[in-house]
Amino acid sequence: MGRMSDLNTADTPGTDSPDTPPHSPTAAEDGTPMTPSVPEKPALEGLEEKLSRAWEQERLYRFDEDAERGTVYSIDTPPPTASGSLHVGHVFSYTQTDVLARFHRMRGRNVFYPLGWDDNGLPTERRVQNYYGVRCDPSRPYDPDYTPPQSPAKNQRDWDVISRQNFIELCEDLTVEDEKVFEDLFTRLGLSVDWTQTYRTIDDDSRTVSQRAFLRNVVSGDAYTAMAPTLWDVSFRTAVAQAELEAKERPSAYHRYAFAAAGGEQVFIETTRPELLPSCVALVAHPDDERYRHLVGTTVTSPLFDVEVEVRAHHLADPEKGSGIAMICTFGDMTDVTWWRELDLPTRTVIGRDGRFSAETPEWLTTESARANYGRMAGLTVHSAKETVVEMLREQDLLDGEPTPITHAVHFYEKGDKPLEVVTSRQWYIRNGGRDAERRSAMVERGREVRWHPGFMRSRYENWVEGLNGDWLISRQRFFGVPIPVWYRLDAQGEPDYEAPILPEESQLPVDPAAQPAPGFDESQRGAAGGFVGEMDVLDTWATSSLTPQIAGRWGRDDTFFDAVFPYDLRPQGHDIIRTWLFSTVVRAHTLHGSVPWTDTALSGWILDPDRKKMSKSKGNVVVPTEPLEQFGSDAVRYWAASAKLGADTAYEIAQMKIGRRLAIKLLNASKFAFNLGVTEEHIVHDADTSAVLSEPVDRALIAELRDVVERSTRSFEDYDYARALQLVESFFWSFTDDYVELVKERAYGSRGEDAQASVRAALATTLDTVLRLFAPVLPFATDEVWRWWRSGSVHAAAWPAPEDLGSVEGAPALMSTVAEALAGIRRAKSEAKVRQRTEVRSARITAGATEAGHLEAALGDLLAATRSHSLELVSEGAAGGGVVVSEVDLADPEEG
RNA sequence: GGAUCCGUAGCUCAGAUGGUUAGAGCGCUCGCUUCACACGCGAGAGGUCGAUGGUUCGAGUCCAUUCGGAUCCACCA
Repeated sequence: MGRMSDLNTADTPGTDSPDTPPHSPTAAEDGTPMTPSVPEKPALEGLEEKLSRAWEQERLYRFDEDAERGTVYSIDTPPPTASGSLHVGHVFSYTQTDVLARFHRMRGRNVFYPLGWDDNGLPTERRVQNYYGVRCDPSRPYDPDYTPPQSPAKNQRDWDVISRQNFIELCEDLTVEDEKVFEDLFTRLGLSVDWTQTYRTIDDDSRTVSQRAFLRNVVSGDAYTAMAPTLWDVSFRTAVAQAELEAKERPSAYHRYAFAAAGGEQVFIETTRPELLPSCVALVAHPDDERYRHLVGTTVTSPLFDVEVEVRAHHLADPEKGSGIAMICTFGDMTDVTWWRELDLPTRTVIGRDGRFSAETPEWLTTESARANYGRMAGLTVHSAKETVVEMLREQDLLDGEPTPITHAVHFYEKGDKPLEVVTSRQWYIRNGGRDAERRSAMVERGREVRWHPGFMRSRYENWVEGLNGDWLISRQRFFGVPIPVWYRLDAQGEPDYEAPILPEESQLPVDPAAQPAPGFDESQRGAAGGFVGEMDVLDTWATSSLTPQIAGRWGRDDTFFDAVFPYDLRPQGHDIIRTWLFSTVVRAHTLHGSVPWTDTALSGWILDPDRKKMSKSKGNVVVPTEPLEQFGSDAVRYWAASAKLGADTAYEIAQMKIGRRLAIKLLNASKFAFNLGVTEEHIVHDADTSAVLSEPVDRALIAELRDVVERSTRSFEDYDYARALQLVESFFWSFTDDYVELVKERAYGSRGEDAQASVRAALATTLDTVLRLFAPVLPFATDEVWRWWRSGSVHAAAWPAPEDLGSVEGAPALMSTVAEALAGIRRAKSEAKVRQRTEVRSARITAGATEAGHLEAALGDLLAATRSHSLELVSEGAAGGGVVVSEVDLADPEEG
């Protein structure tokens, strides 16, 4: 109730700036109400440009940095990938967030609505490389005077090789243009983002936050380094995390061949990866499997490679799969890793980080034929090695039958195009519950502290957390990204000590250990025995993205600021990245702050094309978002987005945008009509109960209904159900224009005297005032356009309407609908007679229940005028209920009308 | 295999805590220059709420089973 009303009285330069449109109201400096100034022909065209400029000038969406926590509503906005392409999905989900932001702003909250850019990661790395023709070598020293080539060299070998810092600077230069395109789109869309609160995930501040968080995690034991088998992408030559996996269906085949057991027994195994035979370390069968029980504890010898391996028992061995006994290799998949770990098996690595079989023949192959056989596959890719092994098995008649083709799921890195291998390497991890039940249940608990919109999305989170099979792998063997800020001491033999990494002081951040010496060392000691080496790996992008609340909130730079916004009120995002962005953010907040990062999260749905297929670039069905914005206007597109509930995958619907456009235009026209009837700001009724002006029952009924709409739409908004709120306001508004306005037109023209006219004006002014504010979050342009015709300031600085503002109007909420039924009855008679609605009615009978008849009686004057009736006979039949029946309509001759 | 969501008029969707003849918009049909709007206005037709059982005085709404669609996770022997 007026919590923000002081904001719209002063300091609004828009009204008298040079950009003021000709029809802008003439602001009265002394605060007296102004005469509405309405254009001849209201239109949506041009509103976006005009109003977004006004909002910027008026600094409407600036976050008040001195605000107290209690008044703040902070949003952990997703940073778009700067080098990514625009998609209607952006328009869709960002609008949904903006609608919520606008609601809370009008509710009096000081909204912190920043927007950052995600320019840290592979997409940017690739784009910068190709655009400039450069490559990053982190060991290069920084060259402050470096300028990239005019055009990239044709041959990649001729590309400039530059330091990480130089690479980061190029990235910052290049993404400026990309970001501009996004900013233009978002501005045009009417996002009420505070554009002074921006960041980039690769800038100094973000790197500092990312490194600080990492260091704190190291100190607390939440981050650690370990040598372990990890999933590895052979094209990108980096380790990848569980969250980045994608299972793809691939054709494959079971190959059946036998190991030789004692006494000449043949033990057949079936495998889709025969090429791993030289790395076999054991066979495994289920302990209860009768077929193999006698073999457990004995050894068998591998075909082709003559390696003696043990037969072991393990409950994970599935008697149903293949022959029921499996070959354990180093490493065919993560199950191999489990067996290797739990059965304490030897390591026999044959596949290198480049995805090829090692060129040297492994020392555990001892027989001459084994070494010869391996020689044929040395240096080959996995694919070729498989062909070679199968060939050799065939040549020596070791293959039992032909390979059986199957289709099975294979793990890929989501950005990669070759199956992942498992290689052993030293990596950094963050404890996320993947190896620790206590942490896991803590993470589930955190998930329950957050309110999910819609609620069922939480089960995806829990599903993911409960299915984790290892800690979060955060190191990447890439060149571009946030460096892992550690160094390692070299002992006298020049071997690094990974157990006690050298950490920088937080005040030194950001650091690049590849280019800067470790604290206490000199650059000349790099790589020397007794000296140090810098960590060369970078952090996974999610390790930085998981800190968007800390980055935008200036954690470590401005604690007062951070405390004012953290934990955030809202995390909006897509439901596809619950396992990555959402979960990792929860993990970081838990380890760094011992709290959830936000109290609520809103999950937007996907955009599907009209055939209900997911829109994606590869399918070529992506709609460029500027098209609908130009064609229908921003409010129309926003209406489409705001009509969809959170979490609901939604079709790209032009029809829905047309409806939104119609609504926005109607709002302009209906408002214009009211103002042309002499409605001004002065007519607004602030308490319908005590208002003597509001004398007509019909008018009071309208306000009573409006009050109900305010109440219910507010409740829906509080519950993050903006779609329902919109629907409530919209249906009220259409019945307002179609029935109420039609009903009171004549009275508004003054046909029934000044008091009756004043009552309409009060109802119209009050309704308009309220409805504009109710629509403002969804239709920011049309509503503010109208607002500026008759009020000072912006509707977006006005307070959200409260039911109390309208008083507790007693009376008949059903009156309006009863009258509308009677109105429709007469209209129907005219329609059926195929005459114009202006045709006069000599007489008609309206039958209704007692209560309804009373309502009609109260509205009779308006009803007569609106239907152009000479006389209406009201018949009360029954107590209440029952429909309103219009009969015996006697229409005048058309000539009379 | 585990989990989640969805299945309501030709289309896109609403239908809190189960309660009188199931709603909206679009589309369709018919009509109308009615002094805000033809980017308009009025009227009409159109649904046994995927199916089958059950709970209940009463179910689109709750339970079970089942069919269909979608998504997430797991699944490389």
